Amino acid sequence: MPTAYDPGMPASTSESAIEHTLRVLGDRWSILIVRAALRGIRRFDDFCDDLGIARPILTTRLRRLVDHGVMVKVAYQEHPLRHEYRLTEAGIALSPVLVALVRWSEEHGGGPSSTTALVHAPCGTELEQAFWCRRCRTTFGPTAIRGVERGPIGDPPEDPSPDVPLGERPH
Amino acid sequence: MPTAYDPGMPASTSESAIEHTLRVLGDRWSILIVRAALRGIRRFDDFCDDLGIARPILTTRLRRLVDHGVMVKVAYQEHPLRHEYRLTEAGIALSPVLVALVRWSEEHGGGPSSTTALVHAPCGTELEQAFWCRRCRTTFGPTAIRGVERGPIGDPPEDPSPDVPLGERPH
DNA sequence: GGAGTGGGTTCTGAAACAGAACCCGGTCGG
DNA sequence: CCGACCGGGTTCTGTTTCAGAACCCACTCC
Repeated sequence: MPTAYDPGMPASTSESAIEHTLRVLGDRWSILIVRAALRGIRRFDDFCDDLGIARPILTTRLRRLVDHGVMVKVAYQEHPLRHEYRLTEAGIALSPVLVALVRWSEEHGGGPSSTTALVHAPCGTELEQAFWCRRCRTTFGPTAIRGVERGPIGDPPEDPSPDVPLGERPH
Repeated sequence: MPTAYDPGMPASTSESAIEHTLRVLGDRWSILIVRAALRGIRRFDDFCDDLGIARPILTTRLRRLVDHGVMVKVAYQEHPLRHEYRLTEAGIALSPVLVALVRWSEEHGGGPSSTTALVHAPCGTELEQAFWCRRCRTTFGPTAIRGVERGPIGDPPEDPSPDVPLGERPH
Protein backbone atom coordinates (compact mmCIF):
# COMPACT_ATOMS: atom_id res chain seq x y z
CA MET A 1 0.00 0.00 0.00
CA PRO A 2 1.54 3.23 -1.02
CA THR A 3 0.89 5.09 2.16
CA ALA A 4 1.98 8.63 2.60
CA TYR A 5 5.68 8.43 2.69
CA ASP A 6 7.91 5.48 2.42
CA PRO A 7 11.20 5.15 4.12
CA GLY A 8 12.57 6.24 0.82
CA MET A 9 11.76 9.90 1.11
CA PRO A 10 10.85 11.54 -2.16
CA ALA A 11 14.29 12.42 -3.35
CA SER A 12 14.47 16.06 -2.64
CA THR A 13 14.35 16.58 1.06
CA SER A 14 14.01 20.08 2.39
CA GLU A 15 12.16 21.17 -0.68
CA SER A 16 9.08 20.67 1.32
CA ALA A 17 7.89 24.21 1.90
CA ILE A 18 6.95 24.92 -1.66
CA GLU A 19 6.11 21.32 -2.36
CA HIS A 20 3.63 21.40 0.43
CA THR A 21 2.13 24.57 -0.92
CA LEU A 22 1.79 23.14 -4.38
CA ARG A 23 0.01 20.19 -2.94
CA VAL A 24 -2.67 22.66 -1.93
CA LEU A 25 -2.59 25.21 -4.70
CA GLY A 26 -1.04 23.20 -7.47
CA ASP A 27 -4.01 22.38 -9.61
CA ARG A 28 -5.90 24.13 -12.29
CA TRP A 29 -8.57 25.55 -9.98
CA SER A 30 -7.32 26.58 -6.59
CA ILE A 31 -5.48 29.61 -7.83
CA LEU A 32 -8.43 30.68 -9.91
CA ILE A 33 -10.65 30.36 -6.88
CA VAL A 34 -8.40 32.61 -4.90
CA ARG A 35 -8.37 35.04 -7.76
CA ALA A 36 -12.14 35.07 -7.93
CA ALA A 37 -12.26 35.64 -4.20
CA LEU A 38 -9.92 38.58 -4.57
CA ARG A 39 -12.36 40.00 -7.07
CA GLY A 40 -15.03 39.84 -4.42
CA ILE A 41 -16.77 36.57 -5.12
CA ARG A 42 -17.86 34.74 -2.01
CA ARG A 43 -20.73 32.38 -2.60
CA PHE A 44 -20.68 28.83 -3.77
CA ASP A 45 -22.85 29.31 -6.80
CA ASP A 46 -21.09 32.48 -7.81
CA PHE A 47 -17.78 30.66 -7.86
CA CYS A 48 -19.43 28.00 -9.92
CA ASP A 49 -20.80 30.41 -12.47
CA ASP A 50 -17.78 32.61 -12.62
CA LEU A 51 -15.24 29.87 -13.06
CA GLY A 52 -17.27 27.25 -14.82
CA ILE A 53 -16.00 24.70 -12.35
CA ALA A 54 -17.90 21.52 -11.62
CA ARG A 55 -19.66 21.64 -8.29
CA PRO A 56 -18.06 18.58 -6.70
CA ILE A 57 -14.63 19.90 -7.49
CA LEU A 58 -15.47 23.27 -6.09
CA THR A 59 -16.60 21.58 -2.90
CA THR A 60 -13.34 19.76 -2.43
CA ARG A 61 -11.22 22.76 -3.37
CA LEU A 62 -13.00 25.06 -0.99
CA ARG A 63 -12.70 22.54 1.76
CA ARG A 64 -9.02 22.15 1.12
CA LEU A 65 -8.46 25.88 1.07
CA VAL A 66 -10.33 26.21 4.34
CA ASP A 67 -8.36 23.37 5.89
CA HIS A 68 -5.13 25.07 4.99
CA GLY A 69 -6.13 28.46 6.26
CA VAL A 70 -6.45 30.23 2.95
CA MET A 71 -10.17 30.80 3.26
CA VAL A 72 -12.83 30.74 5.95
CA LYS A 73 -16.42 29.69 5.80
CA VAL A 74 -18.66 32.13 7.61
CA ALA A 75 -22.40 32.32 7.97
CA TYR A 76 -23.78 35.49 6.50
CA GLN A 77 -27.33 34.87 7.65
CA GLU A 78 -29.28 32.59 9.91
CA HIS A 79 -32.63 31.11 9.28
CA PRO A 80 -32.12 30.01 5.83
CA LEU A 81 -28.66 29.43 7.23
CA ARG A 82 -26.24 30.45 4.53
CA HIS A 83 -22.49 30.51 4.28
CA GLU A 84 -19.94 32.27 2.25
CA TYR A 85 -16.25 31.83 1.72
CA ARG A 86 -13.77 34.58 2.36
CA LEU A 87 -10.07 34.90 2.13
CA THR A 88 -8.10 34.94 5.32
CA GLU A 89 -5.11 37.13 5.75
CA ALA A 90 -3.00 34.29 4.42
CA GLY A 91 -5.24 34.11 1.39
CA ILE A 92 -4.90 37.79 0.69
CA ALA A 93 -1.18 37.36 1.05
CA LEU A 94 -1.32 35.29 -2.12
CA SER A 95 -1.81 38.45 -4.14
CA PRO A 96 1.81 38.67 -5.19
CA VAL A 97 1.60 35.19 -6.62
CA LEU A 98 -1.55 36.05 -8.49
CA VAL A 99 -0.19 39.28 -9.80
CA ALA A 100 3.01 37.66 -10.94
CA LEU A 101 1.01 35.00 -12.70
CA VAL A 102 -1.31 37.46 -14.39
CA ARG A 103 1.53 39.59 -15.60
CA TRP A 104 3.46 36.63 -16.90
CA SER A 105 0.36 35.39 -18.66
CA GLU A 106 -0.05 38.66 -20.42
CA GLU A 107 3.52 38.91 -21.54
CA HIS A 108 4.35 35.33 -22.29
CA GLY A 109 1.24 33.27 -21.92
CA GLY A 110 -0.19 33.60 -25.36
CA GLY A 111 -3.77 34.15 -24.34
CA PRO A 112 -5.74 37.18 -25.39
CA SER A 113 -4.02 40.27 -24.13
CA SER A 114 -6.35 40.61 -21.21
CA THR A 115 -9.09 43.03 -20.51
CA THR A 116 -7.81 44.20 -17.21
CA ALA A 117 -4.75 46.10 -16.29
CA LEU A 118 -3.54 46.23 -12.72
CA VAL A 119 -2.71 49.70 -11.56
CA HIS A 120 -1.48 51.51 -8.49
CA ALA A 121 -4.73 52.74 -7.03
CA PRO A 122 -3.64 56.19 -5.85
CA CYS A 123 -2.20 57.29 -9.17
CA GLY A 124 -3.54 54.91 -11.79
CA THR A 125 -0.18 53.92 -13.18
CA GLU A 126 0.24 50.35 -14.25
CA LEU A 127 2.11 48.51 -11.60
CA GLU A 128 5.30 46.55 -11.86
CA GLN A 129 6.48 43.84 -9.62
CA ALA A 130 10.01 43.82 -8.44
CA PHE A 131 12.40 42.35 -5.98
CA TRP A 132 13.35 44.87 -3.41
CA CYS A 133 16.39 45.13 -1.20
CA ARG A 134 15.68 47.17 1.88
CA ARG A 135 19.33 47.64 2.59
CA CYS A 136 20.28 48.92 -0.84
CA ARG A 137 16.92 50.55 -1.28
CA THR A 138 16.75 49.33 -4.82
CA THR A 139 14.75 47.03 -7.03
CA PHE A 140 16.39 44.33 -9.08
CA GLY A 141 15.72 41.41 -11.37
CA PRO A 142 15.95 37.65 -10.99
CA THR A 143 19.59 37.33 -11.92
CA ALA A 144 20.56 39.23 -8.81
CA ILE A 145 19.07 36.62 -6.53
CA ARG A 146 21.10 34.08 -4.67
CA GLY A 147 19.92 31.26 -2.50
CA VAL A 148 21.80 31.18 0.75
CA GLU A 149 22.11 27.46 0.77
CA ARG A 150 21.88 25.01 -2.00
CA GLY A 151 23.24 26.96 -4.90
CA PRO A 152 22.17 29.89 -6.92
CA ILE A 153 18.72 30.44 -8.13
CA GLY A 154 18.49 32.28 -11.38
CA ASP A 155 21.71 30.82 -12.65
CA PRO A 156 20.82 31.09 -16.29
CA PRO A 157 22.17 29.05 -19.17
CA GLU A 158 25.75 30.12 -19.74
CA ASP A 159 25.77 30.20 -23.46
CA PRO A 160 22.71 28.95 -25.13
CA SER A 161 20.08 31.50 -25.52
CA PRO A 162 20.50 34.51 -27.67
CA ASP A 163 19.08 35.78 -24.53
CA VAL A 164 18.29 38.82 -22.68
CA PRO A 165 20.32 41.26 -20.68
CA LEU A 166 18.01 40.98 -17.71
CA GLY A 167 20.22 43.07 -15.52
CA GLU A 168 17.24 44.94 -14.32
CA ARG A 169 13.74 43.69 -13.89
CA PRO A 170 12.29 42.16 -17.00
CA HIS A 171 9.39 44.54 -17.51
CA MET B 1 -23.21 40.53 -11.14
CA PRO B 2 -24.20 37.16 -12.40
CA THR B 3 -25.18 38.03 -15.89
CA ALA B 4 -26.81 35.32 -17.87
CA TYR B 5 -23.99 33.33 -19.29
CA ASP B 6 -24.12 32.02 -22.75
CA PRO B 7 -24.75 28.34 -22.89
CA GLY B 8 -21.74 27.37 -24.86
CA MET B 9 -19.09 29.59 -23.43
CA PRO B 10 -16.73 28.17 -20.86
CA ALA B 11 -18.34 30.41 -18.29
CA SER B 12 -15.82 33.06 -17.63
CA THR B 13 -14.91 34.81 -20.81
CA SER B 14 -11.92 37.08 -20.83
CA GLU B 15 -10.36 35.19 -17.97
CA SER B 16 -8.46 33.32 -20.54
CA ALA B 17 -4.98 34.71 -20.11
CA ILE B 18 -4.38 33.26 -16.70
CA GLU B 19 -6.59 30.29 -17.35
CA HIS B 20 -4.48 29.43 -20.31
CA THR B 21 -1.37 29.74 -18.24
CA LEU B 22 -2.72 27.52 -15.53
CA ARG B 23 -3.50 24.93 -18.11
CA VAL B 24 0.25 24.76 -18.65
CA LEU B 25 1.65 25.42 -15.20
CA GLY B 26 -1.28 24.45 -13.04
CA ASP B 27 -0.24 21.10 -11.75
CA ARG B 28 1.94 19.91 -8.97
CA TRP B 29 5.06 19.47 -11.08
CA SER B 30 5.48 22.12 -13.73
CA ILE B 31 6.31 24.86 -11.32
CA LEU B 32 8.75 22.65 -9.48
CA ILE B 33 10.42 21.81 -12.75
CA VAL B 34 10.88 25.46 -13.53
CA ARG B 35 12.23 25.97 -10.06
CA ALA B 36 14.72 23.18 -10.49
CA ALA B 37 15.75 24.65 -13.81
CA LEU B 38 16.33 27.98 -12.15
CA ARG B 39 18.62 26.23 -9.72
CA GLY B 40 20.66 25.03 -12.66
CA ILE B 41 19.30 21.60 -13.35
CA ARG B 42 19.14 20.73 -17.00
CA ARG B 43 19.20 17.04 -17.66
CA PHE B 44 16.40 14.58 -17.69
CA ASP B 45 17.77 12.28 -15.05
CA ASP B 46 18.77 15.14 -12.82
CA PHE B 47 15.22 16.45 -12.85
CA CYS B 48 14.07 12.99 -12.02
CA ASP B 49 16.40 12.58 -9.08
CA ASP B 50 15.98 16.07 -7.76
CA LEU B 51 12.23 16.16 -7.83
CA GLY B 52 11.37 12.53 -7.34
CA ILE B 53 9.02 12.75 -10.28
CA ALA B 54 8.08 9.70 -12.28
CA ARG B 55 9.80 9.57 -15.61
CA PRO B 56 6.75 9.42 -17.85
CA ILE B 57 5.31 12.47 -16.15
CA LEU B 58 8.53 14.33 -16.52
CA THR B 59 8.48 13.53 -20.21
CA THR B 60 5.04 15.00 -20.73
CA ARG B 61 5.72 18.02 -18.56
CA LEU B 62 8.91 18.86 -20.33
CA ARG B 63 7.25 18.47 -23.67
CA ARG B 64 4.46 20.76 -22.62
CA LEU B 65 6.82 23.37 -21.28
CA VAL B 66 8.77 23.25 -24.52
CA ASP B 67 5.61 23.53 -26.59
CA HIS B 68 4.62 26.61 -24.70
CA GLY B 69 7.95 28.31 -24.94
CA VAL B 70 8.98 28.03 -21.34
CA MET B 71 11.90 25.75 -22.01
CA VAL B 72 13.98 24.64 -24.96
CA LYS B 73 15.56 21.33 -25.72
CA VAL B 74 19.07 21.73 -26.99
CA ALA B 75 21.73 19.24 -27.89
CA TYR B 76 24.80 19.67 -25.76
CA GLN B 77 26.82 17.07 -27.59
CA GLU B 78 26.69 15.00 -30.75
CA HIS B 79 27.71 11.45 -31.14
CA PRO B 80 26.19 10.05 -28.13
CA LEU B 81 23.62 12.67 -29.09
CA ARG B 82 22.43 14.20 -25.85
CA HIS B 83 19.95 16.87 -25.01
CA GLU B 84 19.26 19.13 -22.13
CA TYR B 85 16.43 21.38 -21.17
CA ARG B 86 16.93 25.03 -20.51
CA LEU B 87 14.70 27.88 -19.62
CA THR B 88 13.90 30.40 -22.27
CA GLU B 89 13.61 34.03 -21.50
CA ALA B 90 9.94 33.46 -20.84
CA GLY B 91 10.85 30.71 -18.42
CA ILE B 92 13.25 32.90 -16.53
CA ALA B 93 10.53 35.50 -16.40
CA LEU B 94 8.63 33.14 -14.16
CA SER B 95 11.00 33.95 -11.30
CA PRO B 96 8.63 36.41 -9.69
CA VAL B 97 5.97 33.75 -9.54
CA LEU B 98 8.39 31.33 -7.99
CA VAL B 99 9.69 33.76 -5.48
CA ALA B 100 6.22 34.82 -4.47
CA LEU B 101 5.29 31.22 -4.01
CA VAL B 102 8.36 30.39 -1.99
CA ARG B 103 7.90 33.33 0.28
CA TRP B 104 4.25 32.62 0.80
CA SER B 105 5.07 29.03 1.57
CA GLU B 106 7.49 30.07 4.23
CA GLU B 107 5.16 32.50 5.90
CA HIS B 108 1.84 30.77 5.54
CA GLY B 109 2.40 27.38 4.05
CA GLY B 110 3.04 25.38 7.15
CA GLY B 111 5.94 23.36 5.84
CA PRO B 112 9.31 23.31 7.55
CA SER B 113 10.66 26.79 7.68
CA SER B 114 12.90 26.20 4.71
CA THR B 115 16.59 25.74 4.48
CA THR B 116 17.19 28.39 1.93
CA ALA B 117 16.80 32.09 2.10
CA LEU B 118 16.72 34.19 -1.01
CA VAL B 119 19.00 37.14 -0.87
CA HIS B 120 20.08 40.08 -2.97
CA ALA B 121 23.32 38.78 -4.41
CA PRO B 122 25.40 41.95 -4.24
CA CYS B 123 24.78 42.62 -0.58
CA GLY B 124 23.43 39.41 0.90
CA THR B 125 20.32 40.94 2.39
CA GLU B 126 17.19 38.89 2.30
CA LEU B 127 15.03 40.09 -0.51
CA GLU B 128 11.50 41.29 -0.40
CA GLN B 129 9.03 41.33 -3.17
CA ALA B 130 6.89 44.34 -3.75
CA PHE B 131 4.64 46.05 -6.18
CA TRP B 132 6.36 49.01 -7.62
CA CYS B 133 4.95 52.18 -9.13
CA ARG B 134 7.43 53.76 -11.46
CA ARG B 135 5.56 57.02 -11.40
CA CYS B 136 5.39 57.41 -7.65
CA ARG B 137 8.71 55.63 -7.23
CA THR B 138 7.36 53.68 -4.33
CA THR B 139 6.53 50.16 -3.32
CA PHE B 140 3.13 49.18 -2.01
CA GLY B 141 1.01 46.24 -0.92
CA PRO B 142 -1.91 44.39 -2.46
CA THR B 143 -4.61 46.64 -1.08
CA ALA B 144 -3.33 49.49 -3.21
CA ILE B 145 -4.02 47.62 -6.43
CA ARG B 146 -6.94 48.32 -8.65
CA GLY B 147 -8.01 46.50 -11.77
CA VAL B 148 -8.81 48.91 -14.53
CA GLU B 149 -11.81 47.02 -15.71
CA ARG B 150 -13.87 44.45 -13.96
CA GLY B 151 -13.76 45.66 -10.43
CA PRO B 152 -11.16 45.88 -7.79
CA ILE B 153 -8.76 43.18 -7.05
CA GLY B 154 -7.70 43.04 -3.46
CA ASP B 155 -11.11 44.03 -2.25
CA PRO B 156 -10.81 42.24 1.01
CA PRO B 157 -13.54 41.02 3.28
CA GLU B 158 -14.94 44.07 4.99
CA ASP B 159 -14.90 42.86 8.51
CA PRO B 160 -13.41 39.49 9.05
CA SER B 161 -9.72 39.63 9.50
CA PRO B 162 -8.09 41.47 12.35
CA ASP B 163 -5.98 42.50 9.50
CA VAL B 164 -2.82 44.10 8.71
CA PRO B 165 -2.00 47.66 7.88
CA LEU B 166 -0.33 46.70 4.66
CA GLY B 167 0.05 50.26 3.57
CA GLU B 168 3.58 49.36 2.79
CA ARG B 169 4.88 46.14 1.47
CA PRO B 170 4.04 43.00 3.35
CA HIS B 171 7.21 42.47 5.33
C1' DG C 1 30.85 -8.00 -26.54
C1' DG C 2 29.13 -6.90 -21.94
C1' DA C 3 28.28 -3.18 -18.79
C1' DG C 4 27.05 1.48 -18.38
C1' DT C 5 24.77 5.97 -19.53
C1' DG C 6 21.33 9.24 -21.17
C1' DG C 7 16.88 9.74 -22.53
C1' DG C 8 13.21 8.03 -23.11
C1' DT C 9 8.46 4.63 -23.96
C1' DT C 10 5.01 0.89 -22.51
C1' DC C 11 2.74 -1.41 -19.59
C1' DT C 12 -0.12 -1.59 -15.22
C1' DG C 13 -3.35 0.36 -11.42
C1' DA C 14 -4.74 4.27 -8.37
C1' DA C 15 -6.28 8.88 -7.93
C1' DA C 16 -8.21 13.26 -9.63
C1' DC C 17 -11.38 15.62 -12.84
C1' DA C 18 -15.73 16.57 -15.17
C1' DG C 19 -20.60 16.53 -15.73
C1' DA C 20 -25.45 15.17 -14.88
C1' DA C 21 -28.56 14.21 -11.71
C1' DC C 22 -30.21 14.09 -7.20
C1' DC C 23 -31.00 15.73 -2.26
C1' DC C 24 -32.33 18.60 1.60
C1' DG C 25 -33.66 22.39 4.69
C1' DG C 26 -35.69 26.51 4.26
C1' DT C 27 -38.70 30.30 2.33
C1' DC C 28 -42.29 32.21 -0.63
C1' DG C 29 -46.59 32.66 -3.39
C1' DG C 30 -51.14 31.28 -3.84
C1' DC D 1 -50.73 23.52 3.12
C1' DC D 2 -48.82 22.47 -1.33
C1' DG D 3 -45.76 23.11 -4.83
C1' DA D 4 -41.87 25.86 -6.87
C1' DC D 5 -37.49 27.72 -6.01
C1' DC D 6 -32.98 28.78 -4.00
C1' DG D 7 -28.45 28.04 -1.83
C1' DG D 8 -25.33 24.65 -0.92
C1' DG D 9 -24.15 20.73 -1.37
C1' DT D 10 -23.56 14.97 -2.30
C1' DT D 11 -23.87 10.67 -5.40
C1' DC D 12 -23.52 8.59 -9.45
C1' DT D 13 -21.16 7.83 -13.81
C1' DG D 14 -17.17 8.05 -17.06
C1' DT D 15 -12.72 10.11 -18.78
C1' DT D 16 -8.18 11.96 -18.13
C1' DT D 17 -4.08 12.32 -15.37
C1' DC D 18 -0.65 10.43 -11.97
C1' DA D 19 2.52 7.20 -10.36
C1' DG D 20 5.67 3.37 -10.49
C1' DA D 21 8.02 -0.65 -12.43
C1' DA D 22 9.88 -2.47 -16.18
C1' DC D 23 11.59 -2.25 -20.64
C1' DC D 24 14.05 -0.23 -24.84
C1' DC D 25 17.67 1.69 -27.75
C1' DA D 26 21.69 4.18 -29.56
C1' DC D 27 25.92 4.87 -28.26
C1' DT D 28 30.52 4.61 -25.74
C1' DC D 29 34.01 2.51 -22.87
C1' DC D 30 36.67 -1.22 -21.41
